Order: sequence, then structure tokens, then C-alpha cells
Amino acid sequence: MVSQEDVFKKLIAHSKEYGFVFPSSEIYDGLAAVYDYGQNGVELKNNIKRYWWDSMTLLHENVVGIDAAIFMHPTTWKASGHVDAFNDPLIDNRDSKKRYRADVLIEDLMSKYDEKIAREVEKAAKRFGETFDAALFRTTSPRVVEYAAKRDAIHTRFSKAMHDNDLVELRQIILDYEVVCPVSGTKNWTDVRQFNLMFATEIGSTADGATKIYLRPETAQGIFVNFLNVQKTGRMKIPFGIAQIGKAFRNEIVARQFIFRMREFEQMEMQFFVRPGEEMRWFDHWKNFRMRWHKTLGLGDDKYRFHDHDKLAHYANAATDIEFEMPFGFREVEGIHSRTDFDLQQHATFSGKNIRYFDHELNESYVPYVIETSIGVDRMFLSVLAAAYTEESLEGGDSRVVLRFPEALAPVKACVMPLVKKDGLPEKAREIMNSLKFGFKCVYDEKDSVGKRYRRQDAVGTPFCITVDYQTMEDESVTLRYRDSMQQERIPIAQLFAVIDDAVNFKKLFKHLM
RNA sequence: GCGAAAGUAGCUCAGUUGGUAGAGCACGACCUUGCCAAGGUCGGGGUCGCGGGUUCGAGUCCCGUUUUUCGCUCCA
Repeated sequence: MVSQEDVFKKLIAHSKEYGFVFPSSEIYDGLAAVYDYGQNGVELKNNIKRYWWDSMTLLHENVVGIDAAIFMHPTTWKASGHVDAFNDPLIDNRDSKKRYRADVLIEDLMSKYDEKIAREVEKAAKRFGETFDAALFRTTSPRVVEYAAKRDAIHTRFSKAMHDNDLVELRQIILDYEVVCPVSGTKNWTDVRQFNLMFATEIGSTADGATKIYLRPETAQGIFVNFLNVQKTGRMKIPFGIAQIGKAFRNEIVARQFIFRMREFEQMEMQFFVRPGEEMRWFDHWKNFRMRWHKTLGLGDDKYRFHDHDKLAHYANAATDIEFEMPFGFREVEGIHSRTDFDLQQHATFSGKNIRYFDHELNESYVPYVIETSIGVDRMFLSVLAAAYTEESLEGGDSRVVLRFPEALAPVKACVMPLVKKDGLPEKAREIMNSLKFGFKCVYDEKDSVGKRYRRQDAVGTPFCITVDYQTMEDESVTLRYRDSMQQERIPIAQLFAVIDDAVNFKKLFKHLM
């Protein structure tokens, strides 16, 4: 029995060997947690994106797309909460390997002194009864005065350090007051480091004062800031959605597990704007639609599950994940969030613009509520690849590795091959190739035995192999070999295009979604 | 980020107590076969992750560094 970990390793090796995913800048030893998509990977990824884009914007009249820039006005990220939420001073204990927020450790330290003071006061109250004056006691009891002085000293240093963003001082406070790790009980601390999950860069010439801007950590804000543009120019009526596919960037502290968590990644998002109060209905609607979208691919219904959030983000009033069973367990592929009117309200406040919608049916104006569906392209890619990857034992002790992609997603749709490399068969195969390449990504292969060529195509998940043999020269028919069953049938060349088109077209999938 | 392990050809790996790098597969050309991989001949390909040190001499020993993997940690 091979472990799941081994399968995952093989999957990674396979995807490199067959041109799906390469480590970034590999000739320079790679760049951590950054990957490039190869010749087959890009086709698969584009097909995934098209399946999503078309299912959103073609099947839903009230969903339109945009493509916002990665650079956005810096205030965007103040409004969204990303600037504040992502700036934590962190410190590690070397013995327990535990990581803490340095500011939280110091706040805990101060409240410990507060507790000590409170305990002393309580004890004194018991002792002196009705005659006890707590306020006086605080200013006269030597022990309490000492605690209070320490606490105030910490507070003064702490406030200044936080204000000045002085990480060295934060660490010094922790050392000076001998804060110990709750787990290891030691004072063996690393330096305090600031982690900002947003990548910063500068726009404009530094000479006349450059502006610090960020690479967007999510694509959603590009939609929110364009809400009025799209609503007005598209004459959109609520409820309606705006879809977008694009790159986002997060400077993850630890980015691992192949393309599952990368620092540069791609999102497919739709923000759906609804009347306040109707958001839960639409939340359920999209939750169900999105799950159906996944299951329609036929990767296996049992590989999906919902994971409802108990702890909600600052902007959400309901949230669920669609999880897929990866080789390393069930992991989030898509999130469906009810974001309330948080984002539009924030942008209204920070921009000073009036971001509202006048609802003619209700004859009133309001800030719309938002349901977000957000799926990671790369995670989707990984889930498709993982589900497709199959090692098969065949009769006679043979084995093959086959990627059982849904036909519509397969990077290469057909391989055309002459049975032998002579007697005009290659020329005939080229002719067929030329007639198909207007519709599908096809490849041509004449090297090695035909069996070997079939295996090569299995390894990249090509659903159809078309073989030209001597009979072809007589009656214009070829053998069509199916990837999954390995069965072959003889069909006229004239029917090839239609047969392949019927199998790989998105139409078949979309019918399930309607 | 902390800890551990690893890095030799496209891939999987071998390489003795330090003595000028090899195999299988893959790749290319040609021959042969011709419907489910692994026939023959010939050939291309490696500054042994990178930098420094020890040594007459380093893939091999030492130091640093980087990347990867695993565990911990983090993840709006």
C-alpha cells in the first residue's frame, strides 16, 4: 500500500516530467513557493479558467466580468482592513518552537501586574473590612505601589515602542521583565520580526517622493471599487454579480505543499450584490451552485464537502468552504462568504463617495450586501490533477500512469499518429492533424512503437488517439482510441471533428448546471 | 521563522580510507518491428547546488550560504 505522501510526491514529479508545473527560476535553484506552469499546465489551467468564466458570465445574464489592475490606490487596503490586520510583531521561543505576537505577550504581562494589584487590594479589603479605602491603599501599600510603578513603566515603554514600530525595544521589554514562554518556561527568545502579508513596492520616481503601493492580496477589492462603474455603465439591476480572474499576492510566512499555497496565486472571484436582508438566501443559492459546478466535472462527489466557518472574518456574517480531498487531506478550494455591506461601506467612508444603489422596485436607496464566491485557480488545478492521476495495472503485468482528466479540461485533446513512418502514412496523419487543429489542441507523434505513443498520451491525459494505418489509405477511416477504456473503434475521418467536439465541448457540462 | 534530512546527467541513483565522474531509463539520428511502453547501432548531455577553507590533489573532509522535503508554527 503506497502512502498518500508517496502519491503526492509522484504527482509532483509527474507534473514536472510532463510539463505541467515547474519550480520557478529553476536554473537558479528555484524561488521558494513560486511555480511556473509548463506547456501542458497552462492549457489545463486555461481550460479551468474558461469553464469557470463561461459558467459564470454566459449562464448568468446578471453576471458580468471585469479585469482590474493588480496595483491599486494604497487607501484601498486601509479601507479593506488589510493594512491593519496584517501587521503583527511576532517572536519565537527557541525551546518550545512556539510563536507569539510580541504585543500580546507584553499585554499579558501588564494584566498580570493588574491581577497582582487586584489580589492585594482584595486581600486588604477582607482584612480591613468597612474601613478599607481601596484608592488610598493603592497609593500607600509598598507592594502595590511597586507593582503599579512597574506596570506603568511597561506601559510607557510599550506604547512608545508600538508607536515607533521599534521591534528591538519590544524584545527588550520582554527580556527586561523576564517574560517566559508558557509552554517551555524559558526566556530563550528570537528577535521580534514584523510580518506583513502584503508585498509592497513603490510607484513613481523616488526623487520626488514615491508612493508606497501594494500588490493586491485579493482580487475582490478591484470589484468593490468598480461597483458603481459597472452598475451604471452596464445598467445592472440588483441582484447582479461581477466576476474576475486574476493574480493575487501574499507574503506567506510558510508557503508549502506544492502549488497549494503559493506567494503568487490566481483567484476566480465573483461578488454578487443583493438587497440587504436577502443575503442568506443568495448565500445558500451560490453555495449550492458552486458545489454543483465542482461535482459536474465528475472527479467524484465523495471528494467534496462543505466546511462551515464558526469563526468569521471581520467582514462576514456567514462563510463556508468547499473542500476537496487532496493527497494530503481535505483542503479548502473555494470559499463562499457573505461579506455584508462591509466593503462598500468602508470604501464609501474612505473615498467620501456615495456608494449606494437606488432600487426602483422598493423606491429606496441602500448599500448592497455582497455574497462572494472565491476559488483558487491553482488549488483547483491541483485538485483536478490529483483526482486525475491514476496508476493502473494492466493485463500481462503491464502498468500505466494515466491522467483521467474530464475531456473538457484535458490540455491536449487528440494525438494524431501514423502507424508506421512510411508509405505515405505520416503525410495522411498530417492532413488529419491540420483539419483538427482549428478546433482543438492536437499533437502529432510518429516516434517509437504505437503502444509507447499511447502511453505517452495517457501520461498527459489526452482523451483521444487517432491512428492512421494502411486501411486509412483505402477507405478514409482511422482508429480512434479512448484514453480511459483503451478501447478502439474505426471511424471515418469525416466524423472525427464532430466526435471530438461532442466530447470536449463545455456544452455538456453546462447543461448539468442549468 | 525554528528543528531535522537531502542536493551528482532530463529522471532514479551509484561513486571505496580524498587521486581528474558512472549506470539504467529518458533524449537525438539511423536500422528493424508494426495497434497498447522498455529490439539493434551510433550519438548529445555533468564547472558533482553555490562560495570559501584544508590539501600536492576535494563529488568525498571543514565552515558558510542557498534550495527542496518533512515536523512545528502561521494562514483575513
